[in-house]
Amino acid sequence: MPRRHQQPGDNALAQAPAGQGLQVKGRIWLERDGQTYLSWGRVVLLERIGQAGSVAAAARSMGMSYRHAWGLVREMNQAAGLPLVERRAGGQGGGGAMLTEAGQGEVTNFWALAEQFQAWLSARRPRQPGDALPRG
Amino acid sequence: MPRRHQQPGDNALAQAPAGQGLQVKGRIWLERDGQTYLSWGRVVLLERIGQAGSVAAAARSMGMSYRHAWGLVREMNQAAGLPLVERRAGGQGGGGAMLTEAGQGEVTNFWALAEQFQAWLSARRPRQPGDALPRG
DNA sequence: CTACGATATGTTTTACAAAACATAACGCAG
DNA sequence: CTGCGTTATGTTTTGTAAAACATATCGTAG
Repeated sequence: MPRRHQQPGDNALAQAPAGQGLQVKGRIWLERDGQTYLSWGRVVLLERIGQAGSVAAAARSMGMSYRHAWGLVREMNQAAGLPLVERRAGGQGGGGAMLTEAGQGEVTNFWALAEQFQAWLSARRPRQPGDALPRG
Repeated sequence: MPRRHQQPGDNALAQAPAGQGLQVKGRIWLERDGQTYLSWGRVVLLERIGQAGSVAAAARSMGMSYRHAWGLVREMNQAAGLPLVERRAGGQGGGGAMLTEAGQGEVTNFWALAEQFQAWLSARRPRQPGDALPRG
């Protein structure tokens, strides 16, 4: 698979109303002690883990390698300081994973933040290059 | 030089007040017809070209290869539809470059947007994982 | 006409993240 | 105790953007 991770338009955080070709884009994420904790892709992953009941299925559903998803889950759990995803290996169905209540909370919280950001972006209208500057 | 392009903290757009280790970060940029037009690094480059009087000196001053800076200037001029930077090869000092009025305007405009974004980010305070969700 | 320092590009190398590949271990069902 | 699909990792490959390298050209000064 060619490298296709976050292309424009994928990102719910990146859209803006487009003032004819020119648009303000942006992205937000949460960091914990300098390392990325939650971002758009990570939260989608969490969400799908919650839906699918396994990291493997969630990863498959979004064209992500299990190896990568696994690493992200690990990082997120660690950075959160408490598990957002609980996993078990073996057992019926081979095992699985589920979002904890804290994990669900983080998802909800992040989407709320994202929505606010989206609203903020939507309120901006980029000035065309060459247009007069606002007086100062 | 090792690859070090935009690390956390470099980016004037990325800071937030830090709710003890956990912080909201973000980045904004302008796109024109889907391609990046202005971003933090690009605007710094423009600014320094204005100060230094040449693309080469500006690039040097920020540890960027001339080759790369040249490409960025080219892209920005093209995407703007009018020159933000005017260059001349040869002549006294070997040549040089300067910001056009439009270029200066874009810089000013971008920093204004960045400042608004910074203010927006600063107003967010991330909820700690595990904290109760706002009721809903 | 030569030297200088810049612009202008083409070409090659490198660094790194993501992807791909490869196993091991787990634990219940049958 | 075997099979299954998952979690759990280590290892290798690959795709890509940036960096590095290499020239050619430009135009004024001397």
